[in-house]
Amino acid sequence: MEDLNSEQKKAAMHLDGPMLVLAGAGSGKTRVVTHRIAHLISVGVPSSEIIALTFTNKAAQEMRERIRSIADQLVLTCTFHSLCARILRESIHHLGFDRNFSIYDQSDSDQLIKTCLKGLGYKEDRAFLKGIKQAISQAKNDLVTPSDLGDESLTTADKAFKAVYTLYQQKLKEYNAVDFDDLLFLTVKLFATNEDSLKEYQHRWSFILIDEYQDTNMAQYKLTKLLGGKHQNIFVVGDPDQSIYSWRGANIDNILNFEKDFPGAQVISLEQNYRSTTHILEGANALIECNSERYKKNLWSDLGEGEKIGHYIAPSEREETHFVMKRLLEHHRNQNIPLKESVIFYRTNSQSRIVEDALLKYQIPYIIIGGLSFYQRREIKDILAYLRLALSSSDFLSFARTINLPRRGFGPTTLDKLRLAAERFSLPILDLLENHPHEVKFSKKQTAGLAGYLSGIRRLRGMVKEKASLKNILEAGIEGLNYLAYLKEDPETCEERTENLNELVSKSIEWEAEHDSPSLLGFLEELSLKANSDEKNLYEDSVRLMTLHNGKGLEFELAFIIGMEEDLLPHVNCKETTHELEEERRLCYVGMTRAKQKLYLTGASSRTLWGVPRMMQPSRFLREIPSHHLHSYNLTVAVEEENPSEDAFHIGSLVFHKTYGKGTIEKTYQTSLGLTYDVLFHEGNNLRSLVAKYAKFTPIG
DNA sequence: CTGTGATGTATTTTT
DNA sequence: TACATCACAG
Repeated sequence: MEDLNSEQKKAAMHLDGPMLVLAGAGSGKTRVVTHRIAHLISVGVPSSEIIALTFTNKAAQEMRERIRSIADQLVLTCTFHSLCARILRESIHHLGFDRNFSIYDQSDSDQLIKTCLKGLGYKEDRAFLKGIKQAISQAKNDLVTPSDLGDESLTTADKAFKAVYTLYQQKLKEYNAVDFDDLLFLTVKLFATNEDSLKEYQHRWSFILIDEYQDTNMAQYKLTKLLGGKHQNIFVVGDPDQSIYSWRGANIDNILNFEKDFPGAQVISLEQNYRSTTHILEGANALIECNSERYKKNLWSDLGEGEKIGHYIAPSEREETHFVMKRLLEHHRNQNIPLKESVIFYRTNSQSRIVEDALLKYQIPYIIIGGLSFYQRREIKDILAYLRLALSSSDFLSFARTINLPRRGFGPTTLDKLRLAAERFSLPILDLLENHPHEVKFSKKQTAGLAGYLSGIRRLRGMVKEKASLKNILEAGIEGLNYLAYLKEDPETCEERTENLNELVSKSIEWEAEHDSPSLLGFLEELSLKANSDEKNLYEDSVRLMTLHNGKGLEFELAFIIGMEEDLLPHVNCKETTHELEEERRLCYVGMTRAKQKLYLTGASSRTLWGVPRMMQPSRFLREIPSHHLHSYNLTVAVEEENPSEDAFHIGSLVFHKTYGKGTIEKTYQTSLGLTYDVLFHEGNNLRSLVAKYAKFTPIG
């Protein structure tokens, strides 16, 4: 407690009743939360009665560690989603589900929505699917069921939506599965309809702490109210300026209305920033002050002026990343900034590619945080789907995913037939196949394949019953599916995928060792909810690459935000309303406030998007930062274009081009995009102007 | 049912 | 660019 300032101390010493801590970026909110928990324990609150909810699994894990180190106690720290999964495993039978339900992730539920669309005779138009998907998610976040939508006065589009939503929910139930949004939705439903359950859980956790409260949605808010309804010991921490998930249903009003929702709530503001030097902090403050929908606050720091914010607009994205590499290496070598204390932020995942190219070229080690996760890889999802079937025989989606791996002759037609048959008998798909195998006619190949497939599942069931080790179960799953044979079909990827499966097996061994009563169910659950992070590399000294969204809650000595251009940041799809635009500004603010010592904001004036070069305008956010906080770099960086095609050709050279074929260089000259050639292609005497760095020529002769 | 190649269209952010 | 879907032939 000695190290806390007076406001932090006041928050950390708070005992009971609702409290809201408005914690600006870098104001030490995690310390406040952990210290408060330690304090509660020190005055005699049993650690089992405390629960801390975080936004990501990683944050949960970190907080758990910190609490353990200062209070020497284990406290339940988890995300809302995993809390709900835990509650539902215990109590979902009240809602008519089986406790062995599967948890469908985003791509699983995409798949299911697609089949629903098809089943209802809608075209599987991508935009339509996306719209429906979001609408369903939003409905669930707002606790709206299909029947709440009413019947009368619905537009055609609303009717379509209602039909899909209804069918989707029905399928989930049939398949004994829930999606991410259902975890929250069903838990609220459980508490709202079953008072005994509610009482039980209210009793279990009498102190609730919630981090990143500005990013909670309606369902999470309801859950908070229900769970804390009796004791009212709700302690929430957040910063409205860092609300960046409204597109996912987060409702900034939850934090703004906290005092109204929880009468008698105390409010504490933390305004001293312990992270950034003042050029960085004041630059960020100036930016966020451009938001109109905002509570004023004054974040300050006494860490000294520090360096100005570096600013560079490159001619192209290539030069932009080279600039980043140069600066990165300079800070690393001259100021001893460890690579792992350096981060490169971007708005969209697709931007990571060009950065990776540059890092590889400069041989700088890096880790991408977020992005395509290990558990979303095809081979991992395939095996996990097969294992799910050992626990739940209704999970048709997992059945459809795995029955034809490797090819067993089960195509779309057969799957449709099976689905209809299962519906007709109202039987779980596996029960149908086991008990009424003659309801559907199979070819010889299908019959043989199916027998092997089913016996594999029976074997898995037996192993689960006998509490075999996870490692053995996983290996039996891989074998039962004859999966390695399938992988061998593609020699290109076979090795890597096999390697990934081995890693999954090692992970299961670790997991088993870490848990008191390990079960396949628990293992699968954790993997479904854990979208991200290969934690194993986090101690490595390597540069971190991530989207701005992924940067929340982190800090780095050195930070770059690249792609500071109109239509990228702010993103082109987020410029329609002030609301969206202000969220983009908050996103930029979150990125800027991650930096402790040095921050760079970079952009490019031309960039290749979707394979087409395009001119870009500097982001308006750059103009909103007062120039005395900025240090602009001009073209001080020598551009090393190592593209061999550049100036490799002279007038008269013979070249080959992928699209146009053979040609002769007629003229070379400079344009705003760099070196340009006029080439006369032989076929059809076709004269074209091509920019050297985009056109790919190969020399002939 | 399966494999191939053509075609068209999209990249916002994630528990 | 790059991926997913579609049409078609075997």
